[in-house]
Amino acid sequence: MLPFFGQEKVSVDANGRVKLCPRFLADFKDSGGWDIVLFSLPEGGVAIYPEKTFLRMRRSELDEAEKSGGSVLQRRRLRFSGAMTQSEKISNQGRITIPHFMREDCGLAPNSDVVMVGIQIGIEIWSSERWSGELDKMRRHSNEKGEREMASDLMDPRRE
Amino acid sequence: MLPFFGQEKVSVDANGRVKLCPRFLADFKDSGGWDIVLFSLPEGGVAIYPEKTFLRMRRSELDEAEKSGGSVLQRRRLRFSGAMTQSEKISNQGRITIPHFMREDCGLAPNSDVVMVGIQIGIEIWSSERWSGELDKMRRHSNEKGEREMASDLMDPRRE
DNA sequence: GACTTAAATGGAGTAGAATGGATTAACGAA
DNA sequence: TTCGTTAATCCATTCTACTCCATTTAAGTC
Repeated sequence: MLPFFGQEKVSVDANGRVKLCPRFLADFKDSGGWDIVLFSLPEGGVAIYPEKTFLRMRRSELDEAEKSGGSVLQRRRLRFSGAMTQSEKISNQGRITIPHFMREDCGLAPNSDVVMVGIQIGIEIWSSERWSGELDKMRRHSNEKGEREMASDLMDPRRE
Repeated sequence: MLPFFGQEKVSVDANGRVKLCPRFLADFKDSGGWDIVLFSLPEGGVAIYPEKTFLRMRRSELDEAEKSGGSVLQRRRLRFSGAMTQSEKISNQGRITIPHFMREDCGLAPNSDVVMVGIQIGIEIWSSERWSGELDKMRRHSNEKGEREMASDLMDPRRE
């Protein structure tokens, strides 16, 4: 079974928690357990990675930081990835509590409908409205790219 | 669990003290105890590091300074970081008193709302207004970068 | 040097929210 | 139809944040 694929509609409960569907729950279990990392995406959703995956992704960033703590640029990097990230644990009942600041940033209010999207290395949570916006954007981009590829193919008879 | 991540809204009490949220408190405990170092950042907030972390960051600077203590530049550096830095202790109730000059420099008035930001090696305290300014800056940058990536993907049919 | 006043510090109590668990209802499969 | 699994609601316990108060410390004045 391919891990972290597909979509699910779920809803945020009154206390700002979401319940994982059994499939994603199993995927997390296979990827190292209940320790996860949430990341507030600039494009509008929350990404959830297994902790192991996250650590692999940002290896070595820290060592550098402690050496050059005096640099403003280095501090900015630490500040922004630190601010947008939070580690969590999947509860015994398969629930994840979304941190307050992410609820606000990403429109994931209590009692609202959201979409869980498998992204192969983890999942993402989007508010329903923002998700359809994002889908539109990706479809338009993909169509546009297709058009351009066709046009470019016409221009160059030798290709392919 | 990863230490010093995420954001929290807190408020400065009438006497210029802030209370750490339980998460950050635990992070400090794990990083060596209640001894901390405050540093007034030139970009507008107050950084709080565990003492051990701070010492590690400053070690090289100190060694250098003791070798060339006669240099004017070196004295200036020491003077500046000395002036902007103060060591403190987290109280039994998890509170930190912000030194007067930092309150003024960073807009952290008594009874005002502030944000505590995890920066992976410690935390930072920002006044709410300044923090949202900083966030805006980052979001605009990130959006701009995203747009350019999409545009560049359209321009080059071979990519991906 | 002593007294008065102000400020800082440490602590406790309470209202509210978050957390974890349990129960019940609904859906799907055998 | 029945059993098993999943989802949603509800409740109780725990924890946390906020406010208020008491004690100590410092500073200024007579």
